[in-house]
Amino acid sequence: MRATRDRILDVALEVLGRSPDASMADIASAAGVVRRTVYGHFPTRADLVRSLTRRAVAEISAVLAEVDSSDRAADAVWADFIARLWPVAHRYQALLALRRGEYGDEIHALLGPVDLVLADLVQRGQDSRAFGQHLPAGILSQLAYAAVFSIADSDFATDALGVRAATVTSLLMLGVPRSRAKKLADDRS
Amino acid sequence: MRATRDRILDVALEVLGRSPDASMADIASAAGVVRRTVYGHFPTRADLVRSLTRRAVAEISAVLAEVDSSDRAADAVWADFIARLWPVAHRYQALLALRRGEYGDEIHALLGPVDLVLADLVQRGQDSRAFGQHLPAGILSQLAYAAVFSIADSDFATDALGVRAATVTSLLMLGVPRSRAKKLADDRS
DNA sequence: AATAGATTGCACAATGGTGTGCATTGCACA
DNA sequence: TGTGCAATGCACACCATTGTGCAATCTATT
Repeated sequence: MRATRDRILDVALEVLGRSPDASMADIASAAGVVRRTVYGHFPTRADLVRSLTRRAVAEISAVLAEVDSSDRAADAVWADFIARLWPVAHRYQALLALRRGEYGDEIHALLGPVDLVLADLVQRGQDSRAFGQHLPAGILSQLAYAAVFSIADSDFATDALGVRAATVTSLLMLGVPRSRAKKLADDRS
Repeated sequence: MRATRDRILDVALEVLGRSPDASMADIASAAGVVRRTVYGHFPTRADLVRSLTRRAVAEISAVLAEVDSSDRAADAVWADFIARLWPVAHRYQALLALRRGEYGDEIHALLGPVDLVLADLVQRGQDSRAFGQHLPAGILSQLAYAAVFSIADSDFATDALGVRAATVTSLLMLGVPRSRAKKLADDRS
């Protein structure tokens, strides 16, 4: 059943988020299903992780596409992006840990296209002086992006404080002035 | 021999940094030693990680103690801290990954005291208006601190660019104005 | 040269995880 | 009521890893 497959994916995300080394048995039982069933849908642990990653990339890209438009101020676009990304980032927090160890390379490769779009957005922001030029766009975008996931990973991440922290912090990292960052963040909470 | 023990620790740090799931055998052979020897010094994998963590905490605390003095501007103290911390953070980047999975709780506990000192420093900075108040000191310090380790973890981390990125980025996160952050970072490269 | 301590080299038991095969059961749909 | 598909429940082989035991060897020191 398609529903089972999806439920396994959902639960796997959650379980792997808590402990990245969780076994297939752990995932199966958390999904209220038998281990053999998991292998029915995902022949291999690697397959499971791959599917997870693909879904994440799809969701993140969707958010990015919704929000990105070159005729708006880059810092506002970024703030929108983070605000809309937040629930997704929170869900896919597991990828942060999975990115290391074993499947790291594959995950990194799948995430590549997203990175490009982000770097481009940051570059536009730097060109228009909305963002600072203290660091190259490629690096800066990665740092700010990683920080969002890292915040999603923290304890206080559940509340509204999480979105706010993610938005304002990443904007500050991008070199947006304190007052402007605060305003942009406030507008979205 | 004490030298062997230290070498194992050094190598373990490096190996675990690259792949957090490395086996005792991997570590042993990377240290040019036989697996049995490793167990001679560290009865258990957990012991190895514990020793590693303790050493990290000791080094970080040392840097912190060297730099922290309440009669200097908090942002300057922070900049010094990061600049001196950099090589250490880079070495102990492995802890970032180890913090999850299995030994996470213990590592977190050992790191506790350091967190307190940091939170205090940030609090002082907020009181003196050097840092922003967009987030509580406890959270803010953790975010800025984590960002430094996350930067140490990135690819471009080796060059001088790494220190600079870590310093200026963490200062920006703390709400220090762009110009001031840049100046503080430049003074230390 | 003798001694003590560290390191080696194997062999071993125990554990826990992966992936597969296959017969059986349950369920929905026609 | 039958047909098909998904899920189950075992059993299995396989493998990597952990931690231990013990005798043999090396090495620095006296």
